Amino acid sequence: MTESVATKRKFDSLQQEAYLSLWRTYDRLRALEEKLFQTHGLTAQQYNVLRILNASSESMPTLAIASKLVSRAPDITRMLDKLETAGWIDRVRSPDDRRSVLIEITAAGRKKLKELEGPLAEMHEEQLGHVAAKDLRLLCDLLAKIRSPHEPEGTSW
Amino acid sequence: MTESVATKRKFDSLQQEAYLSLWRTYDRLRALEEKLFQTHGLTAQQYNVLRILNASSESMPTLAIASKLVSRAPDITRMLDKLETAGWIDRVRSPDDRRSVLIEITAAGRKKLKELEGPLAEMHEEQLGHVAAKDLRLLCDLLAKIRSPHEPEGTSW
DNA sequence: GCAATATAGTCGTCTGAACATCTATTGTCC
DNA sequence: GGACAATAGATGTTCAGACGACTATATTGC
Repeated sequence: MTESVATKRKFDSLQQEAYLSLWRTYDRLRALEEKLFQTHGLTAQQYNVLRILNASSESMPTLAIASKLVSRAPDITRMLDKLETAGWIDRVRSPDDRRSVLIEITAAGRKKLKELEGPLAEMHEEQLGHVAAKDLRLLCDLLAKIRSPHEPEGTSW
Repeated sequence: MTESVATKRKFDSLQQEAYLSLWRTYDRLRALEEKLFQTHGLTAQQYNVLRILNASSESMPTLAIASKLVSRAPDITRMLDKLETAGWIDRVRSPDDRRSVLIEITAAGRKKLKELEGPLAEMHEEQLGHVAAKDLRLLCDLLAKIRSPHEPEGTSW
């Protein structure tokens, strides 16, 4: 009810409403995530780098990490600089291809991830605990359908 | 199928998958939006300011605009600076409350909005044209449910 | 009616995102 | 095998986002 009234008043089209709703919802949930990461001294993107490295059994070249990240990262180099300074990753020039730089997570990096596990689960509960699992599943499937034509070839998304 | 495999492999929980899917999808659609706005010399947030002012019949105080925006805007002042420089808005000190600054859209601002109408509709079609209306409706409702506990009191969202 | 407090907006400053350009190394193809 | 193109990443620069401190005005409570 209120929805459709609001729609008529505020949006030019259903597509616009969908996009702005997506943006708004992301923004609201992001605020919670950012607050958490801030207290632990890293950013969401930095956390995702560690998560990706941890999930991979081996070290990965710089740009391979960038392509797996949630959000584009043209400044991946400087992001890794910070992670390296914090001691959470190591950089090694690949012997096979001296252009590429292999990144691996350090013990300290794994420790940091471990430390974040609990708080992160709590934060996700705060973000989405009020939503039924079947709705979340539905949401994930809808979103996958929505973004599929916009994914680059051979992406892991 | 592939979904649930991916889930087991890549995410720690359904909630995390939902949040990261949301982020990823937003990021993909945003890239299209940004490209469009860039060619027209404004940002998505700036466009939304104009859209809000245009929808309102009267001028609005600065912070009222900020609270209606999709994404938080602590730097609303400087955003408005740019819109003013471009000639799309006017600022007037309120005679009733000299603390507040009333913003109104100019004729040039309305013209700019008009100019963007067509390209914007095309862009939304590219973003979401492949998704059925009922799925978009479903998405909007799901998203509203998801963000509702995270909205500030008395928000227009 | 005056001190204390709240509100509206501005400004300084720092960090992160975006983009173009640059260097080093590797691959290609004649 | 040497010129040329492609790839991996680093770097310079510019701009938006975030946060706190600050000024001006209004409201409240005594």
